[in-house]
Amino acid sequence: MPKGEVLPGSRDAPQSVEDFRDRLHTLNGQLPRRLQQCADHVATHLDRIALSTVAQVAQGAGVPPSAVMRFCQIMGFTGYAEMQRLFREALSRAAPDYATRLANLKAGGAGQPATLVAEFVEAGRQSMEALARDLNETALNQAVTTLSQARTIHLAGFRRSFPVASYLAYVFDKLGVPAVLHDGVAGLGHRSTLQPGDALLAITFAPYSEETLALVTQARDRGLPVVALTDPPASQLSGLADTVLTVTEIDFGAFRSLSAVIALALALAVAVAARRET
Amino acid sequence: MPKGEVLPGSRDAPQSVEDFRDRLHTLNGQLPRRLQQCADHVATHLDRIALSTVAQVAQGAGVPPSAVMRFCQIMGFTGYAEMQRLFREALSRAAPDYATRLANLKAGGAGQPATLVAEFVEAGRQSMEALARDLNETALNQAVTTLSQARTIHLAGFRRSFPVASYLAYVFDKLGVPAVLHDGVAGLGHRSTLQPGDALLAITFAPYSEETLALVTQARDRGLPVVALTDPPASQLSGLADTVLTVTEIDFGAFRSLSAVIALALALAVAVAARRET
DNA sequence: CGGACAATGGAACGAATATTCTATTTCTCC
DNA sequence: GGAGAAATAGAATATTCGTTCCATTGTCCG
Repeated sequence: MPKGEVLPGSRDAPQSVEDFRDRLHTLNGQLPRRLQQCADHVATHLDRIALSTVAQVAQGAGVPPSAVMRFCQIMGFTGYAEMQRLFREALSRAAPDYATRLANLKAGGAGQPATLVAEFVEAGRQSMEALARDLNETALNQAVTTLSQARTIHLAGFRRSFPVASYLAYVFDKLGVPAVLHDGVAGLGHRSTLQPGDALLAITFAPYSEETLALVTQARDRGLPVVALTDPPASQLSGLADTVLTVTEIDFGAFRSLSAVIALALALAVAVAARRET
Repeated sequence: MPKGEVLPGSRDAPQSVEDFRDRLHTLNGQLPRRLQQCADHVATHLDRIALSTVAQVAQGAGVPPSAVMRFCQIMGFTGYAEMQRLFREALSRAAPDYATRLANLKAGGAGQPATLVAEFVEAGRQSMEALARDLNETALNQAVTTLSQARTIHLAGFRRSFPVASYLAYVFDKLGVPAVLHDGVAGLGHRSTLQPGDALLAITFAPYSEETLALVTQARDRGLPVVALTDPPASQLSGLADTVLTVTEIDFGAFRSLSAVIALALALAVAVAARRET
């Protein structure tokens, strides 16, 4: 080893995945070529470490195995085994016996209520993961900016989207953000309340309801900004809305949960409220 | 190998975790002592196989390693390695790079919209897992029975629970199940519609809203069965409702998502509709 | 241009772990 | 109760994989 230098894997190994990420970030940019390749590959495939061999990681990063070993030592571990242990522990803590329990529920037989719960839980979980994976941060930030500048936020959502709209109305009310829920109780409702300085938040999924499209068009005609919360093939809306946030909701059978949409809507509401206060 | 017998790990290895469970179920009861011990242990700790060594599984089951090997062959695999591969693949498919993405989002900094999404997604996922883990199957089955026998289902849910109630109204409508949403639009609403043969499904969380409690009391006075969908410390309701379904919703900061409640509600609705049709 | 040092790749080594083999015990059926 | 077969445990073996070492290449500075 080098003469007076700090020897690589001495005592400062990351104790958690968080630590690991921090260290990775610190080292970024000041590493030799092969080590940097390792860092890049590991950063984008953190989850694979727990289950991969040195050879597999090396191949993924396009480097020889020995380079991966040096990378582990730079990161503060004595070797690959110690690094892997960190990720394995994180992985087993993440899924204690949830998977087993789900399988047990599902094993009850098709049509059993408990089996249905398991299926919907699974679909919901997948939707959440898809949301985290595919989130368009740019669009989200833009939506927050638009809505936080609005005098009043108009909420449009009917049929399947109505629960989301009504939940947003509740949350905005709690947070002291002026919002109007267009529920269509008495026919075509509050259209005349769309005033300059307001913004419209439309929640809608294919097939898009006429009421929502009508509101969107009207808001557009009056020059109000429109934020749409919708599903990916947002063809019709992409031309009408200023900002489009898409959510992929996995469905089980003919039924779709709302887990991901609600999570996104809630985050949006809180972010808007926070932005307005500053 | 044996003379004319079917050699153990020939061709019929389970191709999925589902297959594996089926096989385990088939074999149950007709195995020699040590193999049965392996089967029992594996069945209750399915998730550990992906990350454990033969020796660890053996210790967990209280058998020598060679017994585990024989178990693997009985299950149709050539050995432990092949069996482990099945579970590792399942595990890595379950969490592609979701964890990485989440961490990236969170790293954006507190208050950032994307960070909020990550937090709510995480809270939602935990809620889902809690639901799967703690689900009371007996209560669920009882709720399905009660509701499926009702002439009309009355839905009560206000404030934070209103989105759930309105979603249920939408789903029941889609499924052709007679249901009335008590939305309180015009004051105290449809109380008089509580008729003999009906049932009440109340969705409510602490602090319980007066409207919901009033409806529950009224339904009880008229002798109608009441199903409550609520959070664990359901002290007030446990005396009033016939069936209590509890859901633990993890909250982030002062905010609670509805992911788990909606998943449970949806499953309940579908199960009720299925039961009615048979 | 050349010396020194860091970085690299591949091969050799060693530890951990799956797998097989066989002597012994246990069970079963006549 | 005994003969045969099945099951079992522990040791021996094979394999996989992490780790180390060293010769070679590349890079920076005098």
